[in-house]
Amino acid sequence: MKYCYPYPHPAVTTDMVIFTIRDSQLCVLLIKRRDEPFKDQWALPGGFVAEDEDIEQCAMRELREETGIDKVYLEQLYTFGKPDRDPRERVITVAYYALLPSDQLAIRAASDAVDVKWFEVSSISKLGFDHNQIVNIAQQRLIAKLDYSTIAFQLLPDLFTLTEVQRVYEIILGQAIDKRNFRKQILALDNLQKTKQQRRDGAHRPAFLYKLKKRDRIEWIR
Amino acid sequence: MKYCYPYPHPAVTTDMVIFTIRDSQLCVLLIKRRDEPFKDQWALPGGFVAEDEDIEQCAMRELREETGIDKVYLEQLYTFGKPDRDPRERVITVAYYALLPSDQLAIRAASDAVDVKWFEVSSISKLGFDHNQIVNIAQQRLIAKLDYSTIAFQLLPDLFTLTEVQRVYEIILGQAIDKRNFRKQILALDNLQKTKQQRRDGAHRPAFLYKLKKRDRIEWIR
DNA sequence: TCAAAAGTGTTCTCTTTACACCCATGC
DNA sequence: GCATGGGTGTAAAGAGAACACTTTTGA
Repeated sequence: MKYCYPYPHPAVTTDMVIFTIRDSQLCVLLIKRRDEPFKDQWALPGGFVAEDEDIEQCAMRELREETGIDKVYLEQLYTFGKPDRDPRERVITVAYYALLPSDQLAIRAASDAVDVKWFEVSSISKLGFDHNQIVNIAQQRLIAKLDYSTIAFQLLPDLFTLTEVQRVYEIILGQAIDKRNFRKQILALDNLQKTKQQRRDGAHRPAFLYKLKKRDRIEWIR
Repeated sequence: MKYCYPYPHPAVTTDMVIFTIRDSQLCVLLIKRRDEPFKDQWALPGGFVAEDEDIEQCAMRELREETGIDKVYLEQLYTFGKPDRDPRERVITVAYYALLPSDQLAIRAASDAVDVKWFEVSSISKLGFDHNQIVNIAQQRLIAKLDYSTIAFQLLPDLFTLTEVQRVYEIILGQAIDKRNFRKQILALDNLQKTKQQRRDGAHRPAFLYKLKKRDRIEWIR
C-alpha cells in the first residue's frame, strides 16, 4: 500500500478489441483469465496503465504482449467508467480497437491468461466485465468507418487481390456487394497500385495483386 | 493521504467543451482558474471524478455547476492521458462536449473559477493544460456530425425558424448554404413540425416557427 | 414606396445502382 | 472440356447543385 493520495483515485486500464478476418469471419482475440475476477472466463485482453505510460502506449503494449505485433492500426474507442464495472475496485477502462492483417495471426497467451483464442464476433458468448458491450461498440465503429475511410485495408496484407478487399467489406457489412461497382469505387479512390504479380489460387484465372500507394495511411472518403 | 493502493493510480477528471451559438458565432464556455496550476488562466471547466460517480454523471455535474443546466446534449469526446499533461500529478481526463440551446445562456462561476465567459471558438488564445487540443477535436467532431446526424437542433431552442437552422449550419461549417436546397433537405428528414406561430423580426415578412417532432432524439442521416 | 428577410420549383449534372458475358487456369 | 473465380462497360435512376423571383412586413 505504498501509493497514497489525499483523494480517492480509480484504477485505469486499457482493454483491446483486436479484430482480424479469419476463415471469412470477423474475429476478435479473447483471453481466458488466469485470475479473479472472472477467473477462467473469456474476456478482452487489457491491463493497468503504468505510472509514466501514455494510455495509447499502454494499449500498444497489451497488443504486443498478446500478438507480438507492433505496427498495426490502433484507435481509441471509448472510455467505460461505471462505478461497479469491476468487482475489485473502481476501474475506469479506456478501450481501443486494433485491426490485424490476416496474414499476421501468431498469438500467445500473456502472463495474465491461461489461454488465448480467436472468436468469431457473431458467436461470442458472455464475457467478463462489460466486455460484450465494448465489443459491440467496436464492431459498430468498424462498420461505420468502412463507409468513410480506407480503414478496411488495415485488415489486409501488403499484397492483396481486389476480390480479397471486397470480401473484407462483405464480411464486415454482412452483405453482398456488386463486383463491378465495388471495383470502380475502390479504384476511384486512387489509393491502389496494381502490381505485375498475380496470385494463382485454384482452377481459375489468376488475380492481379495490388498494394496501397501509402501503407499506414488512412484516408477519409466522401 | 488516506487513500492508498498497492499500485500507482492516476487521478481521473472530466473536462467539458460546452458549445453554444452566440451573436452568430460558435462559442465555448471557459473558466478562469482560481487555483494552480495555470492559476488565472482560461481553461475548460472540469473536475475530478468522485469515487462512486459514473464518468458521464461527473461530466453532467460539471455542466450543471457552470451553467445550472441539466438536460442538454452530452457526448463523450476522447480520453487524454499523456503522463505530463498536468504538472501536479498524473491526470487522465475524459473529455465530453455539450451543446447548449442559444436561449439558455445563464452561466455562473463555479467554486474553482474566478470568472467564466463565452469565447468565440475562432479567437481562443492559449489555454491551460492541453485544452486547446481538446477544443479543436471537439470542433472537428461537431463539424463531422453535422453531416450525418441531426445534432444541430440541439443548439436551437424549442421553437425556431428555418433560417435559424440554416445559420447554425453555416456558422459551424463556416460557409454559405443555398437556401432552397437547404430547406428541401432539412424538411426531407421528416423531423420538423411546422407550427402556426410566426416570428416577427424587423421590417420583413414574418417567419413560421418549427419544432422537432422528437425533441431529445438525434437521428442519423445518410 | 422602399428595404429586408421569407418563401418557393425546375433544370442540369453527377453519383449510384443494376446488370451479363468472356477470360485464364487446374483438373 | 468443364468448372471456377477474374475481369470488364453501359444504361437508367436517384441525389445533389445551381439558380431568381414574389410575398409580407416595418419604417
